[in-house]
Amino acid sequence: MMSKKAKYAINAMVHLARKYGEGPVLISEVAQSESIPQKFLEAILLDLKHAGFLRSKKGKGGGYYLHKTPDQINMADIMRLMDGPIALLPCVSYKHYERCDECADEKTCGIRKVFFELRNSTVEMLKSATLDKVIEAEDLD
Amino acid sequence: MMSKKAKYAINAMVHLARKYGEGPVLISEVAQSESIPQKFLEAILLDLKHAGFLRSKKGKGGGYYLHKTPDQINMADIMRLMDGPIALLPCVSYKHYERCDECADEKTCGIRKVFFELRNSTVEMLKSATLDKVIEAEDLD
DNA sequence: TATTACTCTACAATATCTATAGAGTAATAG
DNA sequence: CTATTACTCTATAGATATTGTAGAGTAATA
Repeated sequence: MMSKKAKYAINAMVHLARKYGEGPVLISEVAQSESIPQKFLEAILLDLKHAGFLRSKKGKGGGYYLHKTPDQINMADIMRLMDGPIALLPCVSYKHYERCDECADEKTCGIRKVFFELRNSTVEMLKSATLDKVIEAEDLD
Repeated sequence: MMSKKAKYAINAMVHLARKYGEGPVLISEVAQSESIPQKFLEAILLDLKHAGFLRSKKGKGGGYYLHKTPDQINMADIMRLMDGPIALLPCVSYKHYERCDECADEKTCGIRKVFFELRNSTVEMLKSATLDKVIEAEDLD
């Protein structure tokens, strides 16, 4: 299961993607619409901003808005930022690689092969799920 | 990432699958070979036994052994038992389903669709990774 | 019947997750 | 200019999960 933080981040990003091009959106609006504790959301939005996905505008009429177009941000990006590796085992993670103590030879480890393939397939699916595609999918029943 | 408990469980089960048909295997042997703290392993093996994957024999010459054939036990079984749902969101979990607070209509939720498909694809891959297939894969470089 | 080895309960030290509080800073409108 | 609005940052804290340990007890076997 992903953390609530990651789920909140996805909800917030989809919300901002729906309002893409309409200027800054208030934190309070996102928090209310998406049922996210406001203070928690503030921290999440900051992370997303620091990662380059969002920009913010201060003062009256301020708020957060997407820094990239909705087709340039995907679920893998957001999840990695919030929860870390998508891989289920450290030995098949690209960014957070770590060797297994008990593993004599990685090249012939049957377990590793399974979770390596799974990681690749998962990342592929999550990368193809961009914000615009997620919103598009909302139309269909 | 899966928990260490789940990884330990998989390592232990693969170990026992390699010795399938050779009678009970000592906990201490599994613990040493797979670098698992013995007391922790005992709890894991008990869980696997209660779930029907293993049987044990007490007394001298005792130990644990597979209750099913290696092709009848897969990674999804083990991971579900140790870490719970494979789904990344509660709203796409079969066994541990839970509705999202912020979601107006599940049928049209774009996020849910993404993670529903991901869950299905993941479960399929993990189910096809049976203990015998994992061991088979060890031979190939 | 002694030995071996599994079984169970309780506990504890981290670590992570979720959420809140509050002070501070920057930009904007008027 | 200045009050207002809204973002920014640090600290904290309770709850929960993870990882691992201790030790007493029970059952089966040679």
